[in-house]
Amino acid sequence: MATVSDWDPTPISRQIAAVLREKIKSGEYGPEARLPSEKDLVQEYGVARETARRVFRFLREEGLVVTLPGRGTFVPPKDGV
Amino acid sequence: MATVSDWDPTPISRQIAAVLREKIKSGEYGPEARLPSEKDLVQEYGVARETARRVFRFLREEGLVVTLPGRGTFVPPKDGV
DNA sequence: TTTCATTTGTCCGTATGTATT
DNA sequence: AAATACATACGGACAAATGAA
Repeated sequence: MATVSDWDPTPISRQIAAVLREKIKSGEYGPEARLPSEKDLVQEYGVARETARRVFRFLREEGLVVTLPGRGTFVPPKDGV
Repeated sequence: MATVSDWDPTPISRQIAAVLREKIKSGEYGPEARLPSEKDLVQEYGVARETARRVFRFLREEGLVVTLPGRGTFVPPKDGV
């Protein structure tokens, strides 16, 4: 199971992305679910907002999530809705 | 054909504006026709009034429509009436 | 004239992501 | 990394304009 550790040389943003990736793939968020906001990640992991943004950027590039300005970041539905 | 999708990263207000823009340009509303009210858009698309107002603001900026307080938003006539 | 419904105008606050410095 | 401004979106409240009953 992916975890976040200060002693892991892996960039924190990658570590957090790994955690969310697992939650998404395990179905913990389900389709169309909204993920934590950038602010949530900032508070939960004690990172900068930049770092939180990078996390979502990674997941977006994998097609795992979709970010909607002014709304949040979501797990997209299977096909086109 | 322009459509509105929750999963399109394009702002909803822009998406709805695109739909109305097509209807106007295709002549579906004809000159001097009244477009749906802000309230209509709110109900039809399930958006906030803020969003509906933004839609018309975009179309006004393009000169495609004219908004009259207390009356509605209209497709302007060809020449000055 | 008065009343009422409809419609747009304006302001408030909150939340979220974007972009720049 | 932090601050700032900006764009988008939702919800509520009240005002003003219009037109019909």
